Amino acid sequence: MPLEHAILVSLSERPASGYDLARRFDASIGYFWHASHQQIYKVLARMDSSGWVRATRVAQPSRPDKKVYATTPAGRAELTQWLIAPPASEHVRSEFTVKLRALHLIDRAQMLAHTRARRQGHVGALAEYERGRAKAYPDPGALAADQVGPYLALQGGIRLERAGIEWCDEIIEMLEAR
Amino acid sequence: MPLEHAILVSLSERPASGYDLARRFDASIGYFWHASHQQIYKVLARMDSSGWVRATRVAQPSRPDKKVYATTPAGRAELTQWLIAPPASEHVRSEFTVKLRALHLIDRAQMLAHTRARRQGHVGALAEYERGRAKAYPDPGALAADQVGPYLALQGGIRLERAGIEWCDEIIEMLEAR
DNA sequence: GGGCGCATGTAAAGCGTTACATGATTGC
DNA sequence: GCAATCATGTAACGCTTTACATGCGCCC
Repeated sequence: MPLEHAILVSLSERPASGYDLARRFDASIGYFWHASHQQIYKVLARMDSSGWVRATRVAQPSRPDKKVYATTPAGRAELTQWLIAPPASEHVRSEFTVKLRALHLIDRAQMLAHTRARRQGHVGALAEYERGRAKAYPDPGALAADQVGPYLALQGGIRLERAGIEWCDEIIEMLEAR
Repeated sequence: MPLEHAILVSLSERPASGYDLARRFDASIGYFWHASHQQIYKVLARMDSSGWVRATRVAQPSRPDKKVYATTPAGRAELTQWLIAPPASEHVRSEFTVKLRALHLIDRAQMLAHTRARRQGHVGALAEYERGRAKAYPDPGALAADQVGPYLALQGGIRLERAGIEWCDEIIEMLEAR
């Protein structure tokens, strides 16, 4: 279910086509909830038929037509309901950590390589988040009411990446120590 | 695919029945990869038929029989292959963060309640991890070769929970500030 | 001419959750 | 008597991924 609701959140910020949403789900909202375009189109069709969103076909010069979706009152009511409900507890699913746990079954050098690659991923994500933060919230002391949520969400991402980097450093240090 | 491999890792530590595995997936290995008993039984049956594991029926006094699974050479070969392959990059999926992002659509008090509940979850998990660490690794300076991986995995969990708590505190502070 | 971006989908297969189902023993 | 623990599954449904499919316009 949460994909529907993540889409409702995104559309309530600004109406969008499936394609636009797919790009948002590669960034911003996508930092916390990933979805492919195939999934998005399917869910959008379902939401349209259940009346949570409504599509308007928009013709564009020198570009394919697009269907721009916006939330309906029913969709906004549904979203409010969902927002009030306590979020389900989240399970971590980390392939990396499963491999780390099995360290004694492989070469340390191999695990070191995995860890360095992971660290680089964290560093890249952190840089992206920090660029986004600097651009969108130059003065975190003075946030508009509708910026507080997105700002705090981004802060969560930043904290996560930093903790990830520190953990990688701990692993690298221990694996290099012999 | 990773569930098969997580099971192979767990079985390579110690043979187990489906039931035992389900309990391990509620703790230890389950901290990084969650699975229900239904899933485990299904996957175990598939792995048996593809020759990665082999079951031995064990009779028990005053308890139902159990099927104890152990890895086969083919299973260990498959696992090694998988361990060497670079782990897929992990997407975060956080219902909580989607809700946080939509903060402007709900009551701040509601979001505060969600955040406090989440904080409590982190505190509980952290306590569990730290108990486990104190018990299993009283002297982290002197770890046996096969303890390094599990120790570092646990450290990752501890770091994650700590970062989660700090983030919740940041959210709570900002939401209370008006 | 080739590749990328825009734009929308279908199909198949696998993964995961929820509900259902059974039955013995142990402890309160 | 009732609940919990041990033990193993099936069935239905929904979610997710991967592959396939199409077609126009722009830029190099």
